[in-house]
Amino acid sequence: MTIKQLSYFLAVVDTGRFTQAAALCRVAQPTLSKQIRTLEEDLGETLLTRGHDNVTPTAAGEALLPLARRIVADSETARMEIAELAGLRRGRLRLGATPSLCVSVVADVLEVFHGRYPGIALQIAEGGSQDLVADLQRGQLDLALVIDRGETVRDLALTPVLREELVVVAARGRPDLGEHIGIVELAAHPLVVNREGYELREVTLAACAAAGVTPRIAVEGGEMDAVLRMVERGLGVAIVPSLVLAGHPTLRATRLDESGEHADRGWSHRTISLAHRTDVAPTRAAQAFREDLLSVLARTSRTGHLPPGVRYVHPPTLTA
Amino acid sequence: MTIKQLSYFLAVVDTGRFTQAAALCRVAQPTLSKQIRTLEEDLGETLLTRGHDNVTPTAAGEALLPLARRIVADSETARMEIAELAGLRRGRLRLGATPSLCVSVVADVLEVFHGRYPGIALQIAEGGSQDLVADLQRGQLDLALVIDRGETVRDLALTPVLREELVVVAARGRPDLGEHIGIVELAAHPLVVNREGYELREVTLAACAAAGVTPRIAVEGGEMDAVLRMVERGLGVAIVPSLVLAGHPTLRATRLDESGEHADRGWSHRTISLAHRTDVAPTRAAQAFREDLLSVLARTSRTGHLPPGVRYVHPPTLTA
DNA sequence: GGGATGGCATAGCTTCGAGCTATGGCGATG
DNA sequence: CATCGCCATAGCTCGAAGCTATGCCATCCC
Repeated sequence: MTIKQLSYFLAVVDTGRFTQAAALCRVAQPTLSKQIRTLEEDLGETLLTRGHDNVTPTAAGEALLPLARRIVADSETARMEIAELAGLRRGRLRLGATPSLCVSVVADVLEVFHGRYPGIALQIAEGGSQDLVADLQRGQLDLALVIDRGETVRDLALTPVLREELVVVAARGRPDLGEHIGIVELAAHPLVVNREGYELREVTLAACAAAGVTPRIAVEGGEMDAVLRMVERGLGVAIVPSLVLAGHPTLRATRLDESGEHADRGWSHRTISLAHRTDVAPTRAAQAFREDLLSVLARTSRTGHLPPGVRYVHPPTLTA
Repeated sequence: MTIKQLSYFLAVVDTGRFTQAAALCRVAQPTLSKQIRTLEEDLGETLLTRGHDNVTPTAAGEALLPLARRIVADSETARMEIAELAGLRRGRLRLGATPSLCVSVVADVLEVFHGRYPGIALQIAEGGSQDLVADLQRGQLDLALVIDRGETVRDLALTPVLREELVVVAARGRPDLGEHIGIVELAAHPLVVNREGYELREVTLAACAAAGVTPRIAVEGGEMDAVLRMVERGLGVAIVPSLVLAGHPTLRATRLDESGEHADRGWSHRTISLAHRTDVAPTRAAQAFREDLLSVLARTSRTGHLPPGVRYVHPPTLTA
């Protein structure tokens, strides 16, 4: 008998459906079915009568119900009590992240974090890396996920966590750019670039300059979402992290050619690091978030659920 | 967080020692240490301060303590409640077994069974297989572990569970019988045999008769333990199941040669079966014991903790 | 009536972790 | 100073919890 099995059991009783219960517990339906069966075998009694369109507890199930509820509630209470002692019952976490991360990874992690520490108020600052770094240094953020160009930043410690790929996006209806495209050919198309403050903007312009081409800028300025919408309307193409493609099915990605170089080390890939100040001790909430972030990323990476073009960077303690 | 981890935690707090707690929980000490550590990582706080000669809970540990106690207690209560519904709270189990099994396998299973269903009164009948079969048929036993010679017995169903080997035992100081011995050479030594009612006695005498030799019987009669003691005192040698050797370090075993035959199929090996009546429905307690027996045997067999000379016979549903 | 749909069970596989043994470090103790 | 008791670490095995894919059986709807 495990607490997890009991919570699965409660979910089935409450929803009256294995399928819905599985969704509620965020596991696959066969997983939940098997766990319930294991619980039944452990206790030596069937707990649920499986009807074709409803599931109801048996007498043994009814007997188990109140105790299961109390056990599950107690386990959550225990977590809360300890969190409270650690200062995680009340508190605030100010997190900065780039737009590409906010819509994907950050949302997942925050869901876990908030489930664990519902009393922590969450403040998300979405913005370009340079802005986020400045906010960190001014003490307006506790943690930030920023682009790590390998430079040391005053008073900040950076821990690499993800490596993402930049791609060229174009609307689906537009002329096809093929599988790969070089920076020179790219200059033939009108470009949409972010406002200042985005690393992306600097990288794009620097790459053009390095290749000796002058980009034709169709639209300039705006946040990530705005850029994507303009690309969708066919105003031009843009260089964006492949992460943002999720949720934009009408966009088509083309990988960037960096001829003559190790593409993986060049400007078409970049490292996302978790940054925090070194001159002040991190809050307990920030520590907890960091742990949750790493464990969620490790898990997502293992199960192959990371978006295409993104790789998890194992923390040095694990790769060593 | 699992219930098991919490019970480990409680054991450590109550004993003040990891080592003692591990013994209490019947697990190895590193296993317990690691589980506690896992629990601490899960909760994000250390729960115990490890002193060199004492272990005390931290503030977080103190906070967890009452809830952990309640969770563990509730899980046991839940088991009890369901057992009560199933009629396993009060009741009686009358179990018969051969002496060789009583001192080994049966004790292990009964420990598990009694831990689960403390309200079931246990009555053990120790005796020869023929007596046990008769007791079963007369309704004086619910279950019995008997020797299965492959014959069908009226009103009884037999499920093979173990296959054990017969060996010749002699006192350590006596002349060495070597690694193997045939029945003819054996007849040169004075023999100690059980009283009537033991399959063992019949098998021994029948084997001698089949080989055309007349055994020299030094002592006749008595239960298994008495026979072993006489052998230990050097009164003679005896043919016994290898199971009974555990706990008698002064005895030396010699395997039996059955020349010209598949030894494994001959009289030097025998099958232990679980027997119950077919003309009356088994009690709920008997069903539960049967399940516990099979699972304990399967587990013991897997972990290689079966005594030498004994093999687990997989139930047909699992081998098929 | 016959497909479509929803719902649970089964099969086969992968991976994590709970268990073990063996060993190391480190105070306390004689 | 050597020994002992106690906990941690390392390395391993294997059970089981998770997944996907598929099957079976009802019900529902055309």
